[in-house]
Amino acid sequence: MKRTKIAELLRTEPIGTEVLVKGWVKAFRNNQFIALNDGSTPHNLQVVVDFEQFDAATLERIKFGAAIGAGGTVVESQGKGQKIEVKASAITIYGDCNPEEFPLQPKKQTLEFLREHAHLRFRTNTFAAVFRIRHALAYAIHKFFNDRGFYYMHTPIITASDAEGAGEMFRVTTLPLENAPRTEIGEIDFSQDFFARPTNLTVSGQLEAELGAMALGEVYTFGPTFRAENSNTTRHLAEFWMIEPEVAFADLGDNMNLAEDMLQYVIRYALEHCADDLKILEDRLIEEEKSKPQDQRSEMSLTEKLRFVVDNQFERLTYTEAIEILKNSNPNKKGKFQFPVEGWGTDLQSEHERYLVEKHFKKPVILTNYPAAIKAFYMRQDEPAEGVPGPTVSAMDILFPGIGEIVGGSQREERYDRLVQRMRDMHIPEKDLYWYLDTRRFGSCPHAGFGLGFERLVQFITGMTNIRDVIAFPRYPGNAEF
RNA sequence: GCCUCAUUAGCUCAGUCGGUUAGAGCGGCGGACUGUUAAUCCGUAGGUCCAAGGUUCAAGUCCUUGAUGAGGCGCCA
Repeated sequence: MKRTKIAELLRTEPIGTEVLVKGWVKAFRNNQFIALNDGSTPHNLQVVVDFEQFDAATLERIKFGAAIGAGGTVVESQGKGQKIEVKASAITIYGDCNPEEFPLQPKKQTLEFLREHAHLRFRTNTFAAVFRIRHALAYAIHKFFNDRGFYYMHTPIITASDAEGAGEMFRVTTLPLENAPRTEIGEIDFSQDFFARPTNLTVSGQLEAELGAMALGEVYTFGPTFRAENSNTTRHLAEFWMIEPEVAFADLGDNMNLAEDMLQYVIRYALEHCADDLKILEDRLIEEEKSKPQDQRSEMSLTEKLRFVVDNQFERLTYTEAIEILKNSNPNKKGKFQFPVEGWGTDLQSEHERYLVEKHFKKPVILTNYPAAIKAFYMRQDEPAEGVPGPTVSAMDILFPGIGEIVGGSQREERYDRLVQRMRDMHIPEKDLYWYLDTRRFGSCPHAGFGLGFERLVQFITGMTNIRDVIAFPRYPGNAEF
């Protein structure tokens, strides 16, 4: 008999038909009721067993975590917790699960404990929900861009360009660590390495995406990205997934519209397609907040928070305007900021971003036109503006509550001379990036793009506070388990 | 990298002022139970108190160092 997925059974409720279901035992109550889950839905199917029909040896093996198959008739449930159930006529044990050795228990377990057993944590309701939502979001992102005529572009994971300045990189080499070949002046001789030059894992596909956009018009990347920074926070990973659209003939305003549309689209998609999983995570958060003091509890539930982002326009303001707000803010006047806001030109600290997003505007914020001195070389230089003390670039950062920066982007500097001058000022070797500069020599055009940290998006939508809990096997300093 | 806090049973945690035999709930195991829903009821086992040094008549408790974890900061997405 063909196997039926539990999600389909619960949706179609085919009372009276014979079915075969397969999954893992979540509970076996009263020596009679099996709660079975196969991953297709957060809901369990109740399988009812009449002990007189089965030998004791089989029933003995129906333990929490065991993989079983059950054949039987779909009937209306007499119990209150579910509409239908399967009255079992046959049970197959596929895989036993010894409760004395199985690390998971049918009870609440901490995220920290589960993180140490990441190979098994998919089997908890929480992580199954997180990873189903993660999938849905990845799909929604592809759908969003595809429906708008964007091309999905695969940029290289191994790169030789180390001039982007996006962060510390992981070296990729086949040279022996001991006795690496040396040049005459004693440096490691990378001409003998696999690629005949130093190579690293990519920190961004943006520069390559720009090349694609100069012919395909609208492209995006969605792939793994690596940073060898020694970052120990709830928002950083050494290996994460990034989405980087790049659009020809677009300016900063178009870029902001695209980012805001995309974020609202995927959040709306999750609300519409992942309601059951979001409910599980929302209930989890409510439960967790009960142990917190009143003033630390969030004002909105998870789905309320998501609806709020979908229903409200993001607040847009310039860096210069943000500095004015922060300077005149209560916490700044009262000396509550660890880093007082004094003048124009320095980067905002996370406490300042949090104040703007969570206290002042109480919604997502897009900050634009940052001082040129604190931003990357490829960002387009603005014309001097009245009331702005120094040179700025057409950058934009989107700040989300609880997450901070979720998107960073800019209109790119398309003018060859201005770009070359900026690279010289910032000591970025032109010869390493001749291919990038070529786009500005041959048919250059205004264009813009941004980078979205996928895990930070998943964090926001699932409400998980630690980024290590929204990627299956997190990589961070001191940890590459599994 | 910096700062703060933590580490006691399989898990989550108590453990008073340094005092004699380290506790609970859940989970496990054994039993009962054919309409349960975090099932329930009865019984039961389970400990290198993170590690190494030190102070003391006496250390789970105090001190030093280290390991690991969590949170915050920096770097950013």
